[in-house]
Amino acid sequence: MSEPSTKRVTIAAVARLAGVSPSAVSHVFNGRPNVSEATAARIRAAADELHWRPNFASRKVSGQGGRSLGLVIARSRGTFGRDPFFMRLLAGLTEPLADIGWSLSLTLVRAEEEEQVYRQWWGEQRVDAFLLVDVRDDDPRLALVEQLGAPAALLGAPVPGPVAAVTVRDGTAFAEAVEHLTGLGHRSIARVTDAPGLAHTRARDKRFRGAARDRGVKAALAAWNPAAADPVADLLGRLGDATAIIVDSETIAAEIVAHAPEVGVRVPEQLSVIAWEDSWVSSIVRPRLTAFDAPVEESARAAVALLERLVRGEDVTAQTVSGRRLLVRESTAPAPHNREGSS
Amino acid sequence: MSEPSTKRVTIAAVARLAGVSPSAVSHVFNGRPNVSEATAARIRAAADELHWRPNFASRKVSGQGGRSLGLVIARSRGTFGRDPFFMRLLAGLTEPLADIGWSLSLTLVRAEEEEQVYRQWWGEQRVDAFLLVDVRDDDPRLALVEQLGAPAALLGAPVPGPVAAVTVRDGTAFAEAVEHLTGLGHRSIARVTDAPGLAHTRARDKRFRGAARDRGVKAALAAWNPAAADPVADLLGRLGDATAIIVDSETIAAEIVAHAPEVGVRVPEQLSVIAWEDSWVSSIVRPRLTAFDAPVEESARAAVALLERLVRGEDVTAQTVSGRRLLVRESTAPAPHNREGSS
DNA sequence: CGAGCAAGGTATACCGCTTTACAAGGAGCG
DNA sequence: CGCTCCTTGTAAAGCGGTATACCTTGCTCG
Repeated sequence: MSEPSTKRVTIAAVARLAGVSPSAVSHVFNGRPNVSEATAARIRAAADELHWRPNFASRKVSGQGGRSLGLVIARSRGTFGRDPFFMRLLAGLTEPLADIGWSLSLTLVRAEEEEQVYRQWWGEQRVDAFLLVDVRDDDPRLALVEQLGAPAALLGAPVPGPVAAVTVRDGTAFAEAVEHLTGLGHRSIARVTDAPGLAHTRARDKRFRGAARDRGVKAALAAWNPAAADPVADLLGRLGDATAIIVDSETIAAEIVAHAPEVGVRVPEQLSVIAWEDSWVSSIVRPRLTAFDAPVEESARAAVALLERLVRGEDVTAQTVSGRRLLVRESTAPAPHNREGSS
Repeated sequence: MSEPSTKRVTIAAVARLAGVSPSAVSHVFNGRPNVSEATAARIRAAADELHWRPNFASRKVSGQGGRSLGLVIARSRGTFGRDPFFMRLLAGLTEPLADIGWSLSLTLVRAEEEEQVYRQWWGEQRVDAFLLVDVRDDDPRLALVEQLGAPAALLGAPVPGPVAAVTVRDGTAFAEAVEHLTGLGHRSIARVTDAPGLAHTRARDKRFRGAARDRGVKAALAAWNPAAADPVADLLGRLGDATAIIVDSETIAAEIVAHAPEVGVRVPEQLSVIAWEDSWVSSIVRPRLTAFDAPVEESARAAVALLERLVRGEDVTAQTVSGRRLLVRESTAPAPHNREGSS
């Protein structure tokens, strides 16, 4: 038990067993042509028998092979742990990565260590590409990966610049949401934003205002303040005459519908709520959340494909994946008459 | 942009800039004594200037350094994605790993590929140790890591055998739960189990029965059947005269309290519910779940420490971390009189 | 029947770093 | 003043592969 175990089997052992040179083994395992089918079979048999596989690190050192993707998330344990989006992302990343034989290296960091970790991982060649999530306004990572020369793709934010992005086609999402709400009689709608620095915020603001203007309804913005004693009460108190809200974060939407009754607001009778993201959480709260289902798994797959091509040196342009769908559940309902026009 | 970027800087470049041999640089970066403080400083300065860091893969090839932990999860995207436990685990793993410079390699697999992935990762030396979660009865992975000679630790299941384990000290947890419930007047309690094959199930069954016997209350077992048309209704229909349940999975507990009213059972008035795990989900459903808070982050830290020692060749014994605490919230209440003794 | 050539393998030089063995220059000392 | 010993460094041999250049054969073909 205390023994670090049996000597590890190397390519030389396989070669010996198959009665060939190490080069031959290497050739077979790299799909090179200079080996007859007969000996190739013998070599494969030998490798199987010894349970041998080319050493990941060695291949990396000698050029070819053994890639891995770095995912560095700058969030506290708390906000990471309670965002189902990340679970979907991880789950979605894992399969396409396995398909192309890449590893996934994951870490959580504090914001101030973030750059440091990118530099370190890249410098050590611990990873061969980065996936950037939670992209902020003027995100320093964009310049950083550029400077490092590291292949990178960002997820979920159509930021101008040289870094390729995978974005969800959601041009009409706000229009759809606003239409759904106006159809229910709502005339004043607020958008609730979570983390104000995130890069997608401004674009969404614009789309939201546009959609509201098109439909001739009032649009407002309300920031979620997690520092408040009772964040839900705090937010609801700042809503003015809005009878419906569209919430950037599913988690926050869930907290709102769960907690609203306790501060005297009935959902959906008095307030309709739409969540911008969807997961099983939306179905577990009551009322169930009307939400936009984003194609996270598809995005993940697209991002992996994109990075794989980048690493191979191809030139790659941004990718778009199919849009968000509005799943109407129980948290949206006809606007209350008594609130309309009040305030 | 299409250029794979600037030539990568190697140890030789640093050596040249500092006017020393590559060996000297290596010595400095591995804390070896044979270099004077003056030249060491010069070398470090040169390395900084070139942003050089020892190549992760190369260090791995030449023995020393560059370790990584493999976490292979045999779950479908769905059941992985909706179990907050994994988020806590990942979040908890990340920090201690960073502290010792290890990478975390994560993947999800289908059960039938599981062994294959362990073999592959180990064979390729892609990882240097495994963390085993979701340990099942007669789990083949125990023998497998033994056969491979791979350092491994399992989490959350006190399985006899040579593989070291990190377990949560919860000897008294069931006693605590049962005491809480009997204090509320419950005389018949059921334990709801999720995945029947998991290794901890039997041990928990035993503890549960023991705790119930000690308090003189009736103990029953009920298996959750996700295949049923309405799993919650199905489960509640099979509860007999039990007025309280202890649910292995927090997710299932959440589904139960959310859905029970819709099938005519009021929680906690008619049925008290305790969840065996805790996360933010317990606070977002109504009624909020009375739950056991497990020290997931501490377990993760202990597991990392244990694996690190194993990899260094030390002999390591099982570790226990501080116990579960019962967090009493809203899903437990006095037993209903009308159900008592019925059935 | 000998030149020409493709097919099938091997020898060898790396990749970037670690590590052991060894060398050069002082310092300590009888 | 000659000799040992220590300090500070370097040369060189790996680690486990990959990749290129090169060397055999056995044939084809004019």
